[in-house]
Amino acid sequence: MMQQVRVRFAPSPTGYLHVGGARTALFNWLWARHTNGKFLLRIEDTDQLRSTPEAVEAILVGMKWLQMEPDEPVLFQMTRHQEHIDLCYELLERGAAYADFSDPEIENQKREAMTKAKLQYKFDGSMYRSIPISEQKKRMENEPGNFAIRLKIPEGKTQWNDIVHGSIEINHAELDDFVILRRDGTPVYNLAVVSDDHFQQINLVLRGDDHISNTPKQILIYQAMNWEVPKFGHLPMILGTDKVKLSKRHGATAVGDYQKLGILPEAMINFLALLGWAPGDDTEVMSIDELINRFSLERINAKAAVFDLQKLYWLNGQHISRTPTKQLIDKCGGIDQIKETTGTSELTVEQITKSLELWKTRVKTLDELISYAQIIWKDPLTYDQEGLKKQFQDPKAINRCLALANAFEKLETFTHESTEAVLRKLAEEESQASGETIPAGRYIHPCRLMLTGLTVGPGLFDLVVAIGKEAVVRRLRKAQQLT
RNA sequence: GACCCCAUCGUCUAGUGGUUAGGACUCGAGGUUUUCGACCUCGCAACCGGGGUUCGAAUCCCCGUGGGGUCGCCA
Repeated sequence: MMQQVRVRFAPSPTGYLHVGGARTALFNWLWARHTNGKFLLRIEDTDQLRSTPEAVEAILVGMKWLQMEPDEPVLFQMTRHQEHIDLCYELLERGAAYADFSDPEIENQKREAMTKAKLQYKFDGSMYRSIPISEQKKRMENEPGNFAIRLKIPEGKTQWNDIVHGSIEINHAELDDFVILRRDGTPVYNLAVVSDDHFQQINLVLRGDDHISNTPKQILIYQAMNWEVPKFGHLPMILGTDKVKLSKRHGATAVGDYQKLGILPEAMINFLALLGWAPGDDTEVMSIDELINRFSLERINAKAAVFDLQKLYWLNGQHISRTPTKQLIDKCGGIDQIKETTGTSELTVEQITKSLELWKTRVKTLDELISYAQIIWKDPLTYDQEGLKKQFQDPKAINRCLALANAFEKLETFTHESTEAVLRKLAEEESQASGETIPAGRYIHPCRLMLTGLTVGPGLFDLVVAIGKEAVVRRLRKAQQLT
């Protein structure tokens, strides 16, 4: 019987939920869901200076938007502050750590000097490492606040089988006896992480590549405590188009930005999942359930991936077309929200639904969907200049629009069929009267332009019905002003 | 600089010793005579370089090169 998977996402609340962080969270979440395990959220707020409640909120909101809710209460790292401190002393008690009374100022100077001289700085703890514990404790009592605690790095090397990279081996000669408890009595990140991961019984740590160098240090703490070492997997970075780690200057990096841009959470998830993972066949557009089903650790890529906005938009368009219109309305904030932002309080739910229905297969974002749907509800203020030139080059186009307006006005039943019949009849009559063939397009294109101001869009007769007789007639008659 | 990680079309990727190196985004060309940024069809475009191993290498090994990450009493 395999033990239940327990994974976590552990961001520090110092900004917004970054897409890189979201991707890390997603992989953990997908794996937990896939294996029926537990996904936990831990807020690493030990940096009191940089941590803010707003950032905590932003992370929570972002996670919720992406539907990645933790299975257990959120753990704030600071609440285990005392346990972290206790762990440092326990390590000291066990002889795995020692008190360092050296002057940090002097050590800093040494380091700076050596880096300047292009030499490798390493803390030399030889004068403290082997002092008997009882003596160390005596001196600690006598000189409170004058020591830090460092982990004693043993001889040898540390090796682990990384879930994504395979075997990684670090020689201990590369490590120095790192501080676990500062002189001000506060524990350091690498120690707190181990303490909390052990406390939360995390058995798989999936995190960013940038933590590879922390891993041997953390494993050494587990080993010193005789704790079971979790599995580790290090996810590659997400890069900007210039192949440099994605950052603010590449544009939107907070998941909230994409929400504002009209991206669907399921599209964002789908996109993020495809950044560093692929199902193995040619499937690309996947629902969340499908993703959960197919996700596997073995197929995670080791190579950093470039964040390609184009593909996100394409995927978003795919998801929008597949989402039932009713749900799309909810995603836009509901009917009332839509009415308010577009100033169309008089519309019925059916009218709104119908309009979105017509546009949803040809837009890339929710914002686009609303602004195109609006064209149905409101008379156009501007007209596509190129289109105007092309469609109204023939002066007869104006008359065609007016004739169409008159014919539509007389219709009792205003449907796709009836309007199409009327239009085609007009084209035919004109053909006979003039002796040349007038294709229906000569009516259709100018008509579309007058109705929507655009040269693109859904089929004309669907549009005509959605706009409604009265508005159609009114918009068509504006062709008079084109002369 | 040291250590670690990475390397297939511009981008996301499939490929685990024998493939015309496949798909997707983008881009281009056609088609759809009701348009289009939608849809359909087609097309452009890649194994970083050099050595091995092997009958045979994108795939395995080594060396380069390039990119990235980490070197804090930050997280």
